[in-house]
Amino acid sequence: MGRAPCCEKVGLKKGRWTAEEDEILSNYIKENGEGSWRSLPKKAGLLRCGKSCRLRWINYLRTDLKRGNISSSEEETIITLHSSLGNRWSLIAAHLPGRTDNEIKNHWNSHLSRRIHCFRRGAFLIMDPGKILSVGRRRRGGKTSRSMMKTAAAGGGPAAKARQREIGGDGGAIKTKPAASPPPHQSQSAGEEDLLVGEVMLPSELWEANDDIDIGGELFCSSWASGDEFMSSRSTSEARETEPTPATSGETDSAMGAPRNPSIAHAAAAQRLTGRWRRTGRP
DNA sequence: AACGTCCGCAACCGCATGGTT
DNA sequence: CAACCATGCGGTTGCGGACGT
Repeated sequence: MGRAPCCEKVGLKKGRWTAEEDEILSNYIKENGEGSWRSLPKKAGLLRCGKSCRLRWINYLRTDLKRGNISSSEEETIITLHSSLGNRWSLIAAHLPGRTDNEIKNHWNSHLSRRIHCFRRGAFLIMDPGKILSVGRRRRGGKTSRSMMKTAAAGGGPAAKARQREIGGDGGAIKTKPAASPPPHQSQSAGEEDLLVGEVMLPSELWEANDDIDIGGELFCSSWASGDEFMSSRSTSEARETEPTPATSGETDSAMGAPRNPSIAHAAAAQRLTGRWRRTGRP
């Protein structure tokens, strides 16, 4: 069956909203309430798509929105919920009053998803790159993740790009690479027991002794997910459409002999990070 | 100071779902 | 029951500011 366009696109404005448009939309909704998005622009006198109006209202104009940075406690909530809900941003947003799904999604993609997914003989480590080998401000400039991602996408097409994102490609594993002098172990060839963190090779003795790795001085996460689980979860569409396993299901993550994970929930999150959560078939 | 690059965010796009005709 | 409509949702894109060289 054909799908009718959400609105007549000819002659409609796109891009950033102006203050006047915001005012018109706000005033209209205050007087008439939400809903009827399709007809709203016409009635309100806006040259915008109804969808665009709805998004603008929900994500920006609503009066109950909380402004400002997402706090660390909110981040914790997001991480926790994401570990059990996956990318169901609207559900996560429902637990954070005043925050929108778009805001949370953006925050996740630009900050929280930068958990490094490292590969070590089939096992993946997730941690916050911002806390690894970071000194002061995050380094800017240089070929960092995003451009790398674009390069990968150009070479491997959309799938490669998607995969790059899925494995945290937007993230800053590479950003943690010291600008001037790479650590001695970076240039060496990777030993079997060494851990590749982005482009930084960590010697085995540094991480193996600890379940909770604290590379940069501040622990974020040291969760392991079996490589098998990782790969299967992202390679099958079935896996994507299955209800996320409870966090505790990660208890048996020893398939690859990976270090036992004291924080199993994050291992489950590791798998979920790699598989999109589709609404299809969800309860 | 100029330039190049990256990051964060707002907004767009396409698809799914549920309701109505 | 099929077609259509309205809305919701998640992924993706592109702009502009910030920052490093």
